[in-house]
Amino acid sequence: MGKKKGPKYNQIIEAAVRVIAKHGYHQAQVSKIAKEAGVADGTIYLYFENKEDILISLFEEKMGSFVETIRERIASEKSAAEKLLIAVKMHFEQLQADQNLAIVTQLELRQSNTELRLKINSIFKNYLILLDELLTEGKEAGQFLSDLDNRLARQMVFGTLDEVVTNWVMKECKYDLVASADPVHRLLLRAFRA
Amino acid sequence: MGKKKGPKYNQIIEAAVRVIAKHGYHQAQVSKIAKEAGVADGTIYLYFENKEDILISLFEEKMGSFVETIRERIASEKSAAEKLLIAVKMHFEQLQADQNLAIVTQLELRQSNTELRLKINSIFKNYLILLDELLTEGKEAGQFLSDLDNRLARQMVFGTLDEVVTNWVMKECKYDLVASADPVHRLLLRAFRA
Amino acid sequence: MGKKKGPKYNQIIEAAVRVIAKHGYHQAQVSKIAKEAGVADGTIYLYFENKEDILISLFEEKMGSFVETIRERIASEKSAAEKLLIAVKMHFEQLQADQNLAIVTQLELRQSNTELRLKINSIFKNYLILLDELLTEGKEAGQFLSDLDNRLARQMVFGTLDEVVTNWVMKECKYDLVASADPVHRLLLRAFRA
Amino acid sequence: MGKKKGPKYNQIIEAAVRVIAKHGYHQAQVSKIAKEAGVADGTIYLYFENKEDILISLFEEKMGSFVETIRERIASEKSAAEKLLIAVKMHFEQLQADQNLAIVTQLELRQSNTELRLKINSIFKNYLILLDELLTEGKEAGQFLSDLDNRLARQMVFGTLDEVVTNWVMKECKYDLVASADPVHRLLLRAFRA
DNA sequence: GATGAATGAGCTTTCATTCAT
DNA sequence: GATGAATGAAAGCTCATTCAT
Repeated sequence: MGKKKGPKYNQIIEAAVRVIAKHGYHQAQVSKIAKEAGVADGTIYLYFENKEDILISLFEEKMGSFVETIRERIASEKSAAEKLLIAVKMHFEQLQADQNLAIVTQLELRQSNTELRLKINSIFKNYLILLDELLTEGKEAGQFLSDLDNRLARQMVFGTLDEVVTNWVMKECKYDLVASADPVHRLLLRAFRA
Repeated sequence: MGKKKGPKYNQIIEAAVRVIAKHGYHQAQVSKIAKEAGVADGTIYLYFENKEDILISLFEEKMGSFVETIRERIASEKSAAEKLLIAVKMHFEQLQADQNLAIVTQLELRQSNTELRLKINSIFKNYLILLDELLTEGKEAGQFLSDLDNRLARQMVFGTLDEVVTNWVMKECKYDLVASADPVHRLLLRAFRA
Repeated sequence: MGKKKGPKYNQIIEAAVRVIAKHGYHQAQVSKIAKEAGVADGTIYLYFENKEDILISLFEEKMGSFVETIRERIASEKSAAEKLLIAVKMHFEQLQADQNLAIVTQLELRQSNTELRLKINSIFKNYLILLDELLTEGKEAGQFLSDLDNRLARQMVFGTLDEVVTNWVMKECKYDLVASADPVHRLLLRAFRA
Repeated sequence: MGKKKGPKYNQIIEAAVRVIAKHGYHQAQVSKIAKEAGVADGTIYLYFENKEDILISLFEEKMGSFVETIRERIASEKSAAEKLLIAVKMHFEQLQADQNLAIVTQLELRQSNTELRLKINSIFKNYLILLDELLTEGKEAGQFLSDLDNRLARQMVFGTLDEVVTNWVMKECKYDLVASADPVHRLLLRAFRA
């Protein structure tokens, strides 16, 4: 069970994103996802352990690379300030690129509990580590305040970005999210700069 | 229906906070809340329209005064910067003072359906207005950057405070939250200061 | 939960006997039992933990007194042989008196597994104890063979009675079961008699 | 369909016995039997009509010869009493020789639905005929009571043997079942003897 | 003949809400 | 006003069976 291959696996995950984005987390029944995916209810269980496994897999597949993509992309940047800019930009870009996914991850999936929330947190943990490294690098380079509290700074970055994105989603993704990257980056930088 | 009076109204809300904090949002059945409140299941419906109304009312009662208290207290402060400090401090103080409530508002109620969360957000609208006024005042006084984007700044303040509090709750309220007020305020101020 | 009182409790058990006797164990859905009992599906769960609890309770209520009734009735008999006659007769009488129940206990309930079968066995254990005492008494009184193996004799009595009843049920209770008590008793007595 | 040939037919039946003995009737899914037999799920249906047909065939194959073996072996015995002894002994021997099969026929298959159990009973009909003949022969030879009721005597023999074997299986086949043949035979003979 | 991926009907249990007392 | 017994809709998951390859 749970053999993660074949086109059906992806079909089902894509269907889940669409159904959750359209009908909401609590109205995303297995049968609705199956119908949207064009498979029988039982087929779901050939590819996923249970309903929660669909959601966890969705998150892993869709967000698993989220942080890694940012990490790889900022590696070539020279200063912590420039890395932060790229990170903010990519954060917004990735979510703006798939608005259904943004709805699902910013609003709907947060209604889940148990294992899924843990999974979400564990993926975000990598994000926090990345931010930590970035902040430390900035401090060591004398770019950022030497007495900056990493934990608070991290919470400021993540809290700000999350809040900006969530507001954008709640405003039905009507405006350009990426356009906020620069001003947000400027604000954060002013806060951190030595 | 929905007659908001009598001691039972408050009994039920207090019971709901305790039950949700203890058992979690998804295990907070109406019957459990009724039992904790010492009333019959049916009595709940003499004071509330339905289960969602309990949660909305809980939020209104508990957080409604939250913003007002802050507003009144900062009225006497002279500068926007000082007002911001007080706001941050009071935000943390009020949540640290009632940790059950903090668990409920920061973690549990966010598992509720999207509709409820929209109503929760509308309650926070007053908070956003307060922050708006504060930011504008700072800009007019030349204390804050004149080209500060109020929306982004607001999201930075709210996002940061929310993230700081949520992390504190997830760490089981083990450390002193109010102690973070000063450093958080310093960070925010650096970002906004002209 | 599982408050065993009120007329509904018995209504549901009686309905379960009728439904199982008529439709068989595997076609006795909770909803069918509820309908037959004239209550809503959910009402079942005010009186019983779960479906299995209905069946266990059915067995306890209906068969719990089975052995005790026999024990009380044979207490006044003088010889082991007479006690055996009464036991056989009452065994048959009690099952003939409620033919639906006989169908349920002889055929349908044996299709169950897990806890219910353990319960059935534990109730039968009392029967085995009663037979043991009866056999020992007969041996001590010199009426039964002194070298009679209690275990085998017990298995002969129980196996014979059970087989006779099961055959009667499978023949749709068409003939008089109690009429077999005397000849069965005579056969058993010949086997045991000193 | 249901072409009963090829080595796979037997493979599947043997697999079914092992799976049912190990996992129990309710955990013996077709896919589990197929896996144990080393064939694909679909292959099962080239050899059997449906799942019930596997179980009936299992019973026919395994128990069909059961009675014939006894019949052939007792043909050479002279008296009904001696024939009965041999029958009892062989009944026990055959089941003790294949304990998995004993578990399946004495315990697990009895959890099957009533319909399957009726078919199982029809397979035992030959056994009943054999016992009938044996009893009649004993009566005609003046060895058994002339007024012995064949039906009851048959039920006593079958019920006793079945109960003895079932108890042995439930005690996990720990003791020597065949050792009970003699004392059981002695008991039965005393009951029937003229 | 053999495969095994796909099917989809079917059922127990929970819990917000009602309403007769 | 207060009660709490009764309601009944709703949904995740299993598994015997099929059929295209």
